Amino acid sequence: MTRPLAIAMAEGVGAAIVPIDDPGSPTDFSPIWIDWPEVAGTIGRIERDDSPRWVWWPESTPRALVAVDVRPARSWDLGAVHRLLVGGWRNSPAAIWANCHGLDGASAPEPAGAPDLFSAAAEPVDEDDPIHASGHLSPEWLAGGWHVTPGRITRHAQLAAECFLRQQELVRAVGDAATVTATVYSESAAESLCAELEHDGLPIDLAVAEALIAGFIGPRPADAAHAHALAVERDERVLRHIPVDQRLDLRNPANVKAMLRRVGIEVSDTRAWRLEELRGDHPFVDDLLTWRKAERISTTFGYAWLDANVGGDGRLRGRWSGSDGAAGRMTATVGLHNMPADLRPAIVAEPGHVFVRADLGQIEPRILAAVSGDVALAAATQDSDMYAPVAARLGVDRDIAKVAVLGAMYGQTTGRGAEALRGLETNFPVAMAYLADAARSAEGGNDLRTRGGRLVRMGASSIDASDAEGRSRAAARGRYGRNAMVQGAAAEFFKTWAAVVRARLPPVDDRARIVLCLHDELVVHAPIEAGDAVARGLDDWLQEAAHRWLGAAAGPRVRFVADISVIARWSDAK
DNA sequence: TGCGGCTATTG
DNA sequence: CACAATAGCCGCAG
Repeated sequence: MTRPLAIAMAEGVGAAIVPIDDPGSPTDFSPIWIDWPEVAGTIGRIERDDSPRWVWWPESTPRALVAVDVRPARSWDLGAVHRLLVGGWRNSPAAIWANCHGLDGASAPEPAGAPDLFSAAAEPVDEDDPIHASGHLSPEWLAGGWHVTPGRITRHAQLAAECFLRQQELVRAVGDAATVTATVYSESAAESLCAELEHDGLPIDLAVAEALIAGFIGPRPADAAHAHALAVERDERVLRHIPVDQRLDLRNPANVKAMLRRVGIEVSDTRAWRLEELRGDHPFVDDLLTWRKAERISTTFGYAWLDANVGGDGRLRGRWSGSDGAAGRMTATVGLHNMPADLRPAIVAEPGHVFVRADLGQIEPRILAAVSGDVALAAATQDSDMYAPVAARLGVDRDIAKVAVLGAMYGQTTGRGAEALRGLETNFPVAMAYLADAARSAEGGNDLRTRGGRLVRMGASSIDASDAEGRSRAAARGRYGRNAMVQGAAAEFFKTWAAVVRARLPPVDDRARIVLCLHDELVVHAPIEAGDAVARGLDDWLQEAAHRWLGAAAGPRVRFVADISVIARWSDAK
Protein backbone atom coordinates (compact mmCIF):
# COMPACT_ATOMS: atom_id res chain seq x y z
CA MET A 1 0.00 0.00 0.00
CA THR A 2 1.48 3.27 -1.10
CA ARG A 3 1.63 5.70 1.75
CA PRO A 4 -0.25 8.98 1.28
CA LEU A 5 1.64 12.11 2.34
CA ALA A 6 -0.03 15.49 2.21
CA ILE A 7 2.33 18.27 1.22
CA ALA A 8 2.14 22.04 0.99
CA MET A 9 5.02 24.37 0.24
CA ALA A 10 5.94 27.97 -0.43
CA GLU A 11 9.01 29.10 -2.29
CA GLY A 12 11.63 30.61 -0.01
CA VAL A 13 9.85 29.50 3.17
CA GLY A 14 9.65 25.73 3.26
CA ALA A 15 7.39 22.72 3.04
CA ALA A 16 5.07 20.88 5.41
CA ILE A 17 4.37 17.17 5.15
CA VAL A 18 1.47 15.47 6.92
CA PRO A 19 1.52 11.65 6.91
CA ILE A 20 -1.94 10.16 6.41
CA ASP A 21 -2.01 6.81 8.16
CA ASP A 22 -5.23 6.77 10.09
CA PRO A 23 -8.58 7.81 8.72
CA GLY A 24 -9.57 8.91 12.25
CA SER A 25 -8.54 12.51 12.67
CA PRO A 26 -5.92 13.59 10.20
CA THR A 27 -5.59 17.07 11.56
CA ASP A 28 -4.07 15.60 14.72
CA PHE A 29 -1.16 14.03 12.86
CA SER A 30 2.20 15.49 13.64
CA PRO A 31 3.38 17.44 10.66
CA ILE A 32 6.96 17.47 9.49
CA TRP A 33 8.41 20.89 8.72
CA ILE A 34 11.24 21.35 6.20
CA ASP A 35 13.05 24.66 5.90
CA TRP A 36 13.47 25.99 2.38
CA PRO A 37 17.16 25.15 1.86
CA GLU A 38 16.46 21.49 2.64
CA VAL A 39 13.20 21.17 0.68
CA ALA A 40 14.57 19.79 -2.60
CA GLY A 41 16.95 17.36 -0.92
CA THR A 42 14.55 16.07 1.70
CA ILE A 43 11.54 15.67 -0.57
CA GLY A 44 13.73 14.10 -3.24
CA ARG A 45 15.01 11.59 -0.69
CA ILE A 46 11.50 10.71 0.53
CA GLU A 47 10.45 10.24 -3.09
CA ARG A 48 13.39 7.90 -3.80
CA ASP A 49 13.17 5.92 -0.56
CA ASP A 50 9.41 5.62 -0.03
CA SER A 51 7.77 6.69 -3.31
CA PRO A 52 4.65 7.86 -1.49
CA ARG A 53 1.44 9.16 -3.02
CA TRP A 54 1.72 12.92 -2.57
CA VAL A 55 -1.54 14.67 -1.79
CA TRP A 56 -1.72 18.35 -2.69
CA TRP A 57 -3.86 21.32 -3.52
CA PRO A 58 -3.76 21.88 -7.27
CA GLU A 59 -1.43 23.91 -9.44
CA SER A 60 0.93 25.67 -7.07
CA THR A 61 2.42 22.62 -5.33
CA PRO A 62 3.22 20.51 -8.41
CA ARG A 63 4.70 23.62 -10.06
CA ALA A 64 6.75 24.48 -6.99
CA LEU A 65 8.12 20.92 -6.91
CA VAL A 66 9.11 21.02 -10.59
CA ALA A 67 10.86 24.32 -9.93
CA VAL A 68 13.14 22.59 -7.40
CA ASP A 69 13.61 19.66 -9.80
CA VAL A 70 11.45 17.16 -7.94
CA ARG A 71 9.10 15.16 -10.18
CA PRO A 72 7.09 12.77 -8.02
CA ALA A 73 5.85 9.54 -9.55
CA ARG A 74 2.58 9.25 -7.62
CA SER A 75 0.12 11.92 -6.59
CA TRP A 76 -3.45 12.59 -5.58
CA ASP A 77 -4.24 16.00 -7.01
CA LEU A 78 -7.24 17.29 -5.08
CA GLY A 79 -8.14 19.58 -8.00
CA ALA A 80 -8.04 16.81 -10.60
CA VAL A 81 -10.16 14.56 -8.40
CA HIS A 82 -12.63 17.37 -7.74
CA ARG A 83 -13.06 18.01 -11.45
CA LEU A 84 -13.58 14.30 -12.03
CA LEU A 85 -16.17 14.01 -9.28
CA VAL A 86 -18.25 17.11 -9.99
CA GLY A 87 -17.43 17.98 -13.62
CA GLY A 88 -16.54 21.36 -15.01
CA TRP A 89 -13.25 23.18 -14.73
CA ARG A 90 -13.26 24.64 -11.21
CA ASN A 91 -10.48 23.46 -8.91
CA SER A 92 -10.11 26.17 -6.29
CA PRO A 93 -9.47 25.06 -2.70
CA ALA A 94 -12.79 26.66 -1.72
CA ALA A 95 -14.73 24.59 -4.26
CA ILE A 96 -12.86 21.39 -3.35
CA TRP A 97 -13.44 21.94 0.35
CA ALA A 98 -17.14 22.67 -0.14
CA ASN A 99 -17.67 19.50 -2.15
CA CYS A 100 -15.77 17.41 0.39
CA HIS A 101 -18.02 18.71 3.15
CA GLY A 102 -21.34 18.51 1.38
CA LEU A 103 -21.64 22.29 1.18
CA ASP A 104 -23.24 24.17 -1.69
CA GLY A 105 -20.59 26.13 -3.55
CA ALA A 106 -23.09 28.93 -4.11
CA SER A 107 -23.31 29.53 -0.37
CA ALA A 108 -19.58 30.16 -0.07
CA PRO A 109 -18.71 33.44 1.61
CA GLU A 110 -17.39 36.22 -0.61
CA PRO A 111 -13.97 37.58 0.24
CA ALA A 112 -14.29 40.89 2.07
CA GLY A 113 -13.29 43.54 -0.45
CA ALA A 114 -12.74 47.23 0.03
CA PRO A 115 -15.02 48.63 2.73
CA ASP A 116 -18.31 49.95 1.42
CA LEU A 117 -21.72 50.90 2.80
CA PHE A 118 -22.85 47.31 3.10
CA SER A 119 -19.78 45.59 4.47
CA ALA A 120 -19.18 48.22 7.14
CA ALA A 121 -21.28 46.22 9.58
CA ALA A 122 -19.61 42.87 8.78
CA GLU A 123 -18.24 40.90 11.67
CA PRO A 124 -14.51 40.98 12.21
CA VAL A 125 -12.76 37.91 10.80
CA ASP A 126 -9.95 35.91 12.32
CA GLU A 127 -7.34 35.61 9.61
CA ASP A 128 -5.70 32.73 11.45
CA ASP A 129 -8.79 30.55 11.35
CA PRO A 130 -9.15 28.70 8.03
CA ILE A 131 -12.74 27.66 8.63
CA HIS A 132 -15.50 30.24 8.19
CA ALA A 133 -18.58 30.10 10.41
CA SER A 134 -20.52 28.72 7.42
CA GLY A 135 -18.23 25.69 7.28
CA HIS A 136 -16.59 26.90 4.07
CA LEU A 137 -12.91 27.71 3.82
CA SER A 138 -12.43 31.30 4.89
CA PRO A 139 -11.65 33.54 1.91
CA GLU A 140 -9.69 35.85 4.20
CA TRP A 141 -7.53 32.96 5.34
CA LEU A 142 -6.99 31.74 1.78
CA ALA A 143 -6.09 35.26 0.70
CA GLY A 144 -3.51 35.58 3.48
CA GLY A 145 -0.69 34.63 1.13
CA TRP A 146 1.20 37.83 1.93
CA HIS A 147 1.79 36.37 5.35
CA VAL A 148 3.22 32.96 4.53
CA THR A 149 4.47 31.21 7.64
CA PRO A 150 5.36 27.63 8.54
CA GLY A 151 2.17 27.47 10.58
CA ARG A 152 0.00 28.55 7.68
CA ILE A 153 1.70 26.18 5.21
CA THR A 154 1.33 23.32 7.68
CA ARG A 155 -2.37 24.09 8.02
CA HIS A 156 -2.69 23.87 4.23
CA ALA A 157 -1.17 20.40 4.31
CA GLN A 158 -3.47 19.30 7.13
CA LEU A 159 -6.53 20.56 5.27
CA ALA A 160 -5.33 18.73 2.16
CA ALA A 161 -5.05 15.53 4.20
CA GLU A 162 -8.59 15.98 5.44
CA CYS A 163 -9.95 16.55 1.91
CA PHE A 164 -8.05 13.51 0.66
CA LEU A 165 -9.85 11.25 3.13
CA ARG A 166 -13.22 12.70 2.13
CA GLN A 167 -12.44 12.42 -1.57
CA GLN A 168 -11.46 8.77 -1.09
CA GLU A 169 -14.97 8.11 0.17
CA LEU A 170 -16.57 10.10 -2.67
CA VAL A 171 -14.48 8.20 -5.23
CA ARG A 172 -15.59 4.88 -3.75
CA ALA A 173 -19.19 5.98 -4.20
CA VAL A 174 -18.77 6.54 -7.95
CA GLY A 175 -19.31 3.44 -10.04
CA ASP A 176 -16.58 0.83 -10.25
CA ALA A 177 -14.08 1.75 -7.54
CA ALA A 178 -11.04 0.17 -9.24
CA THR A 179 -11.72 1.97 -12.51
CA VAL A 180 -12.35 5.33 -10.90
CA THR A 181 -9.32 5.02 -8.62
CA ALA A 182 -7.15 4.19 -11.62
CA THR A 183 -8.53 7.30 -13.32
CA VAL A 184 -7.79 9.41 -10.25
CA TYR A 185 -4.17 8.28 -10.39
CA SER A 186 -3.72 8.94 -14.11
CA GLU A 187 -5.55 12.28 -13.96
CA SER A 188 -3.28 13.29 -11.08
CA ALA A 189 -0.22 12.23 -13.04
CA ALA A 190 -1.48 14.36 -15.92
CA GLU A 191 -1.50 17.37 -13.59
CA SER A 192 2.14 16.71 -12.74
CA LEU A 193 2.85 16.39 -16.43
CA CYS A 194 1.19 19.77 -17.04
CA ALA A 195 3.51 21.39 -14.51
CA GLU A 196 6.47 19.77 -16.27
CA LEU A 197 5.30 20.80 -19.75
CA GLU A 198 5.04 24.39 -18.52
CA HIS A 199 8.51 24.20 -17.03
CA ASP A 200 10.26 22.43 -19.92
CA GLY A 201 8.56 24.08 -22.90
CA LEU A 202 8.58 22.97 -26.53
CA PRO A 203 11.83 23.39 -28.50
CA ILE A 204 11.40 25.89 -31.33
CA ASP A 205 13.96 27.19 -33.82
CA LEU A 206 13.49 30.96 -33.73
CA ALA A 207 15.30 31.61 -37.00
CA VAL A 208 13.11 29.11 -38.84
CA ALA A 209 9.99 30.48 -37.18
CA GLU A 210 10.86 34.06 -38.19
CA ALA A 211 11.54 32.97 -41.77
CA LEU A 212 8.17 31.17 -41.97
CA ILE A 213 6.34 34.17 -40.56
CA ALA A 214 8.20 36.45 -42.96
CA GLY A 215 6.90 34.29 -45.81
CA PHE A 216 3.36 35.34 -44.88
CA ILE A 217 3.71 38.93 -43.70
CA GLY A 218 7.21 40.05 -44.60
CA PRO A 219 10.18 40.74 -42.36
CA ARG A 220 9.86 41.95 -38.80
CA PRO A 221 8.74 45.61 -38.82
CA ALA A 222 11.18 48.11 -37.33
CA ASP A 223 8.58 49.88 -35.20
CA ALA A 224 4.85 50.35 -34.68
CA ALA A 225 4.57 52.88 -37.50
CA HIS A 226 6.28 50.51 -39.91
CA ALA A 227 3.99 47.68 -38.79
CA HIS A 228 0.97 49.87 -39.42
CA ALA A 229 2.24 50.85 -42.89
CA LEU A 230 2.74 47.19 -43.79
CA ALA A 231 -0.78 46.36 -42.60
CA VAL A 232 -2.23 49.17 -44.75
CA GLU A 233 -0.26 47.81 -47.69
CA ARG A 234 -1.66 44.31 -47.12
CA ASP A 235 -5.20 45.71 -46.91
CA GLU A 236 -4.63 47.67 -50.12
CA ARG A 237 -3.82 44.56 -52.15
CA VAL A 238 -7.34 43.29 -51.44
CA LEU A 239 -9.22 46.59 -51.54
CA ARG A 240 -7.78 47.52 -54.96
CA HIS A 241 -10.66 45.51 -56.46
CA ILE A 242 -13.24 47.80 -54.86
CA PRO A 243 -14.03 51.38 -56.00
CA VAL A 244 -12.32 53.84 -53.68
CA ASP A 245 -15.58 55.30 -52.37
CA GLN A 246 -16.94 51.86 -51.44
CA ARG A 247 -14.00 50.40 -49.57
CA LEU A 248 -14.89 49.09 -46.14
CA ASP A 249 -13.20 47.32 -43.21
CA LEU A 250 -11.75 43.91 -44.09
CA ARG A 251 -11.86 42.95 -40.41
CA ASN A 252 -15.61 43.41 -40.23
CA PRO A 253 -17.48 40.37 -41.64
CA ALA A 254 -20.58 42.43 -42.46
CA ASN A 255 -18.43 44.86 -44.44
CA VAL A 256 -16.73 41.98 -46.26
CA LYS A 257 -20.13 40.59 -47.16
CA ALA A 258 -21.13 43.99 -48.54
CA MET A 259 -17.96 44.24 -50.62
CA LEU A 260 -18.49 40.73 -51.94
CA ARG A 261 -21.97 41.77 -53.03
CA ARG A 262 -20.37 44.76 -54.75
CA VAL A 263 -18.34 42.36 -56.93
CA GLY A 264 -21.41 40.23 -57.61
CA ILE A 265 -21.03 37.52 -54.97
CA GLU A 266 -23.86 36.79 -52.56
CA VAL A 267 -23.04 34.66 -49.50
CA SER A 268 -24.73 33.97 -46.16
CA ASP A 269 -21.41 34.25 -44.34
CA THR A 270 -17.79 34.82 -45.34
CA ARG A 271 -16.11 31.74 -43.88
CA ALA A 272 -13.13 30.43 -45.82
CA TRP A 273 -14.61 27.04 -46.68
CA ARG A 274 -17.56 28.79 -48.32
CA LEU A 275 -15.44 31.31 -50.23
CA GLU A 276 -12.99 28.62 -51.32
CA GLU A 277 -15.35 27.43 -54.08
CA LEU A 278 -15.79 31.02 -55.27
CA ARG A 279 -12.06 31.71 -55.66
CA GLY A 280 -12.34 31.76 -59.43
CA ASP A 281 -15.42 34.00 -59.55
CA HIS A 282 -13.58 37.23 -58.78
CA PRO A 283 -9.94 38.07 -57.92
CA PHE A 284 -11.21 39.87 -54.79
CA VAL A 285 -12.07 36.48 -53.26
CA ASP A 286 -8.62 35.03 -53.86
CA ASP A 287 -6.87 38.09 -52.46
CA LEU A 288 -9.24 38.15 -49.49
CA LEU A 289 -8.44 34.56 -48.54
CA THR A 290 -4.71 35.22 -48.87
CA TRP A 291 -5.17 38.32 -46.69
CA ARG A 292 -7.04 36.33 -44.05
CA LYS A 293 -4.17 33.86 -43.80
CA ALA A 294 -1.61 36.63 -43.40
CA GLU A 295 -3.81 38.53 -40.98
CA ARG A 296 -4.10 35.45 -38.77
CA ILE A 297 -0.35 34.95 -38.73
CA SER A 298 0.13 38.63 -38.01
CA THR A 299 -2.31 38.84 -35.09
CA THR A 300 -2.06 35.39 -33.49
CA PHE A 301 1.09 33.60 -34.63
CA GLY A 302 3.40 36.44 -35.59
CA TYR A 303 6.47 38.14 -34.18
CA ALA A 304 4.58 39.30 -31.08
CA TRP A 305 3.64 35.68 -30.39
CA LEU A 306 7.30 34.62 -30.55
CA ASP A 307 8.40 37.55 -28.39
CA ALA A 308 5.81 36.84 -25.72
CA ASN A 309 6.08 33.05 -25.51
CA VAL A 310 9.55 31.88 -26.53
CA GLY A 311 12.19 32.01 -23.80
CA GLY A 312 15.86 32.82 -24.20
CA ASP A 313 16.49 29.07 -24.21
CA GLY A 314 14.47 28.58 -27.41
CA ARG A 315 11.49 26.95 -25.71
CA LEU A 316 7.86 27.84 -26.41
CA ARG A 317 5.91 27.88 -23.16
CA GLY A 318 2.21 28.08 -22.45
CA ARG A 319 -0.13 27.20 -19.61
CA TRP A 320 -1.36 23.61 -19.46
CA SER A 321 -4.49 22.21 -17.88
CA GLY A 322 -5.02 18.52 -17.25
CA SER A 323 -8.77 18.54 -17.78
CA ASP A 324 -10.50 21.68 -18.85
CA GLY A 325 -13.92 21.91 -20.32
CA ALA A 326 -16.56 19.40 -21.09
CA ALA A 327 -15.17 15.91 -21.42
CA GLY A 328 -11.83 16.34 -19.70
CA ARG A 329 -9.30 16.69 -22.47
CA MET A 330 -6.02 18.45 -21.79
CA THR A 331 -5.84 22.06 -22.91
CA ALA A 332 -2.95 24.42 -23.61
CA THR A 333 -2.60 28.12 -24.33
CA VAL A 334 -0.47 30.16 -26.77
CA GLY A 335 -1.29 27.96 -29.72
CA LEU A 336 0.36 24.77 -28.51
CA HIS A 337 -2.80 22.89 -29.54
CA ASN A 338 -3.75 24.83 -32.66
CA MET A 339 -0.50 25.95 -34.20
CA PRO A 340 -0.97 26.19 -37.98
CA ALA A 341 0.63 23.28 -39.82
CA ASP A 342 2.56 25.87 -41.83
CA LEU A 343 4.58 26.81 -38.73
CA ARG A 344 5.36 23.29 -37.57
CA PRO A 345 8.68 23.09 -39.44
CA ALA A 346 9.93 25.53 -36.78
CA ILE A 347 9.44 22.95 -34.04
CA VAL A 348 12.92 21.46 -34.21
CA ALA A 349 14.70 19.14 -31.78
CA GLU A 350 17.76 20.63 -30.09
CA PRO A 351 21.28 19.71 -31.31
CA GLY A 352 22.07 16.11 -30.41
CA HIS A 353 18.36 15.38 -29.91
CA VAL A 354 15.38 13.99 -31.78
CA PHE A 355 11.63 14.06 -31.41
CA VAL A 356 9.92 10.73 -30.94
CA ARG A 357 6.38 11.33 -32.03
CA ALA A 358 3.50 8.91 -31.58
CA ASP A 359 -0.15 9.34 -32.41
CA LEU A 360 -2.98 6.97 -31.63
CA GLY A 361 -4.79 5.57 -34.65
CA GLN A 362 -8.58 5.87 -34.80
CA ILE A 363 -8.71 6.36 -31.07
CA GLU A 364 -12.36 7.36 -30.72
CA PRO A 365 -13.99 4.37 -32.45
CA ARG A 366 -11.64 2.03 -30.57
CA ILE A 367 -12.65 3.70 -27.32
CA LEU A 368 -16.30 3.35 -28.32
CA ALA A 369 -15.79 -0.39 -28.78
CA ALA A 370 -14.29 -0.61 -25.29
CA VAL A 371 -16.75 1.54 -23.35
CA SER A 372 -19.81 0.10 -25.04
CA GLY A 373 -18.60 -3.50 -24.84
CA ASP A 374 -19.65 -4.13 -28.45
CA VAL A 375 -18.04 -7.47 -29.36
CA ALA A 376 -18.38 -6.95 -33.11
CA LEU A 377 -16.82 -3.48 -33.00
CA ALA A 378 -14.07 -4.79 -30.70
CA ALA A 379 -13.36 -7.48 -33.29
CA ALA A 380 -12.93 -4.74 -35.90
CA THR A 381 -10.29 -3.04 -33.74
CA GLN A 382 -7.99 -6.04 -34.29
CA ASP A 383 -7.37 -4.56 -37.73
CA SER A 384 -4.84 -1.71 -37.76
CA ASP A 385 -7.38 0.11 -39.96
CA MET A 386 -10.64 -0.69 -38.22
CA TYR A 387 -12.74 1.12 -40.84
CA ALA A 388 -11.85 -1.60 -43.37
CA PRO A 389 -13.64 -4.45 -41.55
CA VAL A 390 -16.50 -2.09 -40.62
CA ALA A 391 -16.91 -1.18 -44.30
CA ALA A 392 -16.85 -4.86 -45.26
CA ARG A 393 -19.64 -5.66 -42.82
CA LEU A 394 -21.72 -2.73 -44.00
CA GLY A 395 -21.03 -3.43 -47.66
CA VAL A 396 -19.98 0.17 -48.35
CA ASP A 397 -16.78 1.99 -49.27
CA ARG A 398 -14.27 2.60 -46.49
CA ASP A 399 -14.76 6.37 -46.65
CA ILE A 400 -18.50 5.98 -46.20
CA ALA A 401 -17.97 3.67 -43.24
CA LYS A 402 -15.60 6.15 -41.65
CA VAL A 403 -17.99 9.08 -42.07
CA ALA A 404 -20.82 6.97 -40.69
CA VAL A 405 -18.89 5.93 -37.58
CA LEU A 406 -17.74 9.48 -36.90
CA GLY A 407 -21.24 10.76 -37.57
CA ALA A 408 -22.68 8.30 -35.06
CA MET A 409 -20.26 9.53 -32.40
CA TYR A 410 -20.95 13.20 -33.16
CA GLY A 411 -24.69 12.84 -33.52
CA GLN A 412 -24.87 13.70 -37.20
CA THR A 413 -28.28 13.06 -38.72
CA THR A 414 -27.84 14.24 -42.31
CA GLY A 415 -25.41 13.74 -45.17
CA ARG A 416 -23.60 10.80 -46.73
CA GLY A 417 -23.06 8.95 -43.47
CA ALA A 418 -26.72 9.01 -42.49
CA GLU A 419 -27.64 6.19 -44.88
CA ALA A 420 -24.86 3.96 -43.60
CA LEU A 421 -26.05 4.64 -40.04
CA ARG A 422 -28.76 1.98 -40.42
CA GLY A 423 -26.08 -0.52 -41.34
CA LEU A 424 -24.19 0.38 -38.18
CA GLU A 425 -27.31 -0.17 -36.12
CA THR A 426 -27.82 -3.69 -37.42
CA ASN A 427 -24.14 -4.68 -37.31
CA PHE A 428 -23.01 -2.92 -34.13
CA PRO A 429 -26.21 -2.65 -32.09
CA VAL A 430 -24.47 -2.55 -28.71
CA ALA A 431 -22.26 0.40 -29.59
CA MET A 432 -25.10 2.28 -31.27
CA ALA A 433 -27.41 1.69 -28.31
CA TYR A 434 -24.70 2.96 -25.98
CA LEU A 435 -24.50 6.21 -27.93
CA ALA A 436 -28.27 6.52 -28.22
CA ASP A 437 -28.70 6.01 -24.47
CA ALA A 438 -26.17 8.73 -23.72
CA ALA A 439 -27.84 11.09 -26.19
CA ARG A 440 -31.33 10.42 -24.84
CA SER A 441 -30.22 10.94 -21.28
CA ALA A 442 -28.41 14.16 -22.12
CA GLU A 443 -31.36 15.48 -24.12
CA GLY A 444 -33.45 15.14 -21.00
CA GLY A 445 -30.95 17.24 -19.09
CA ASN A 446 -29.50 14.33 -17.12
CA ASP A 447 -25.83 14.37 -16.18
CA LEU A 448 -23.59 11.60 -17.50
CA ARG A 449 -20.46 9.88 -16.25
CA THR A 450 -17.63 8.71 -18.46
CA ARG A 451 -16.16 5.27 -18.02
CA GLY A 452 -13.45 6.71 -15.77
CA GLY A 453 -16.04 8.41 -13.60
CA ARG A 454 -15.94 12.00 -14.85
CA LEU A 455 -19.23 13.81 -14.38
CA VAL A 456 -20.44 15.47 -17.57
CA ARG A 457 -22.90 18.11 -16.48
CA MET A 458 -25.79 19.09 -18.69
CA GLY A 459 -26.87 22.03 -16.60
CA ALA A 460 -30.30 22.19 -18.17
CA SER A 461 -33.81 21.29 -17.17
CA SER A 462 -35.80 18.66 -18.99
CA ILE A 463 -38.69 20.97 -19.64
CA ASP A 464 -37.25 22.20 -22.90
CA ALA A 465 -39.27 20.33 -25.47
CA SER A 466 -42.17 22.67 -25.86
CA ASP A 467 -40.89 25.02 -28.54
CA ALA A 468 -38.55 24.79 -31.50
CA GLU A 469 -35.76 26.57 -29.67
CA GLY A 470 -36.07 24.23 -26.70
CA ARG A 471 -36.01 21.16 -28.93
CA SER A 472 -32.93 22.52 -30.65
CA ARG A 473 -31.21 23.02 -27.30
CA ALA A 474 -32.18 19.50 -26.24
CA ALA A 475 -30.82 18.07 -29.49
CA ALA A 476 -27.57 19.99 -29.00
CA ARG A 477 -27.28 18.54 -25.49
CA GLY A 478 -27.86 15.09 -26.95
CA ARG A 479 -24.99 15.48 -29.43
CA TYR A 480 -22.80 16.95 -26.72
CA GLY A 481 -23.48 14.11 -24.26
CA ARG A 482 -23.18 11.40 -26.90
CA ASN A 483 -19.78 12.72 -27.91
CA ALA A 484 -18.57 13.45 -24.39
CA MET A 485 -18.83 9.78 -23.43
CA VAL A 486 -16.40 8.87 -26.22
CA GLN A 487 -14.18 11.95 -26.25
CA GLY A 488 -14.00 11.90 -22.45
CA ALA A 489 -13.05 8.23 -22.23
CA ALA A 490 -10.50 8.79 -25.00
CA ALA A 491 -9.00 11.63 -22.96
CA GLU A 492 -8.79 9.34 -19.94
CA PHE A 493 -7.12 6.64 -21.98
CA PHE A 494 -4.67 9.13 -23.48
CA LYS A 495 -3.70 10.38 -20.03
CA THR A 496 -3.20 6.79 -18.85
CA TRP A 497 -0.80 6.33 -21.75
CA ALA A 498 0.95 9.64 -21.04
CA ALA A 499 1.26 8.71 -17.35
CA VAL A 500 2.86 5.37 -18.22
CA VAL A 501 5.26 7.05 -20.64
CA ARG A 502 6.15 9.66 -18.02
CA ALA A 503 6.86 6.93 -15.49
CA ARG A 504 8.89 4.72 -17.87
CA LEU A 505 11.00 7.34 -19.69
CA PRO A 506 13.57 8.06 -16.94
CA PRO A 507 15.03 4.52 -16.85
CA VAL A 508 15.50 4.64 -20.63
CA ASP A 509 17.19 8.05 -20.47
CA ASP A 510 16.53 10.65 -17.82
CA ARG A 511 17.07 13.39 -20.41
CA ALA A 512 14.06 12.18 -22.44
CA ARG A 513 10.99 14.27 -21.70
CA ILE A 514 7.44 14.57 -22.98
CA VAL A 515 7.28 18.05 -24.53
CA LEU A 516 3.83 18.01 -26.12
CA CYS A 517 0.47 16.31 -25.60
CA LEU A 518 -2.10 16.79 -28.36
CA HIS A 519 -5.25 14.78 -27.55
CA ASP A 520 -4.07 11.64 -29.37
CA GLU A 521 -0.44 12.52 -29.96
CA LEU A 522 2.65 12.51 -27.74
CA VAL A 523 5.95 14.17 -28.61
CA VAL A 524 9.04 13.15 -26.64
CA HIS A 525 12.29 15.11 -26.87
CA ALA A 526 15.21 12.73 -26.40
CA PRO A 527 18.96 12.45 -27.00
CA ILE A 528 19.64 10.95 -30.44
CA GLU A 529 21.12 7.79 -28.97
CA ALA A 530 17.94 7.17 -26.94
CA GLY A 531 15.57 7.73 -29.89
CA ASP A 532 15.09 4.13 -30.96
CA ALA A 533 14.65 2.87 -27.41
CA VAL A 534 12.05 5.55 -26.73
CA ALA A 535 10.25 4.68 -29.97
CA ARG A 536 10.05 1.01 -29.00
CA GLY A 537 9.01 2.09 -25.54
CA LEU A 538 6.12 4.23 -26.74
CA ASP A 539 4.52 1.18 -28.32
CA ASP A 540 5.25 -1.10 -25.35
CA TRP A 541 3.89 1.52 -22.98
CA LEU A 542 0.78 1.90 -25.12
CA GLN A 543 0.12 -1.81 -24.67
CA GLU A 544 0.77 -1.46 -20.96
CA ALA A 545 -1.65 1.48 -20.79
CA ALA A 546 -4.27 -0.48 -22.73
CA HIS A 547 -3.88 -3.42 -20.37
CA ARG A 548 -4.32 -1.21 -17.34
CA TRP A 549 -7.18 0.80 -18.77
CA LEU A 550 -9.10 -2.17 -20.16
CA GLY A 551 -8.30 -4.36 -17.20
CA ALA A 552 -9.98 -2.07 -14.75
CA ALA A 553 -13.40 -3.02 -16.11
CA ALA A 554 -14.84 -6.05 -17.85
CA GLY A 555 -15.26 -5.97 -21.62
CA PRO A 556 -14.13 -7.42 -24.92
CA ARG A 557 -10.49 -7.19 -25.96
CA VAL A 558 -9.85 -3.97 -27.86
CA ARG A 559 -6.65 -3.28 -29.74
CA PHE A 560 -4.95 0.12 -29.70
CA VAL A 561 -2.41 1.18 -32.30
CA ALA A 562 0.01 4.06 -32.65
CA ASP A 563 2.01 5.53 -35.50
CA ILE A 564 5.51 6.22 -34.21
CA SER A 565 8.39 8.08 -35.82
CA VAL A 566 11.82 9.40 -34.85
CA ILE A 567 12.26 12.81 -36.46
CA ALA A 568 14.26 16.02 -36.30
CA ARG A 569 11.32 18.37 -36.71
CA TRP A 570 7.65 18.04 -35.91
CA SER A 571 6.58 18.50 -39.54
CA ASP A 572 8.70 15.53 -40.63
CA ALA A 573 6.09 13.05 -39.46
CA LYS A 574 3.95 11.62 -42.21
C1' DT B 1 -15.01 47.39 -20.05
C1' DG B 2 -17.35 43.04 -20.71
C1' DC B 3 -19.75 39.99 -23.75
C1' DG B 4 -21.73 37.68 -27.88
C1' DG B 5 -20.88 36.98 -32.83
C1' DC B 6 -17.73 35.79 -36.46
C1' DT B 7 -13.53 33.85 -37.98
C1' DA B 8 -9.40 30.65 -38.10
C1' DT B 9 -6.65 26.93 -36.48
C1' DT B 10 -6.02 22.32 -34.36
C1' DG B 11 -7.50 17.21 -32.74
C1' DC C 1 -18.70 23.45 -40.46
C1' DA C 2 -21.48 17.35 -36.60
C1' DC C 3 -17.82 17.09 -31.07
C1' DA C 4 -14.02 19.74 -28.44
C1' DA C 5 -10.48 23.70 -27.57
C1' DT C 6 -7.76 28.79 -27.69
C1' DA C 7 -7.66 33.28 -29.48
C1' DG C 8 -8.16 37.53 -32.14
C1' DC C 9 -11.13 41.61 -33.68
C1' DC C 10 -15.62 43.97 -34.11
C1' DG C 11 -19.97 46.01 -32.59
C1' DC C 12 -22.82 47.00 -28.96
C1' DA C 13 -24.67 47.54 -24.30
C1' DG C 14 -23.77 49.53 -19.93
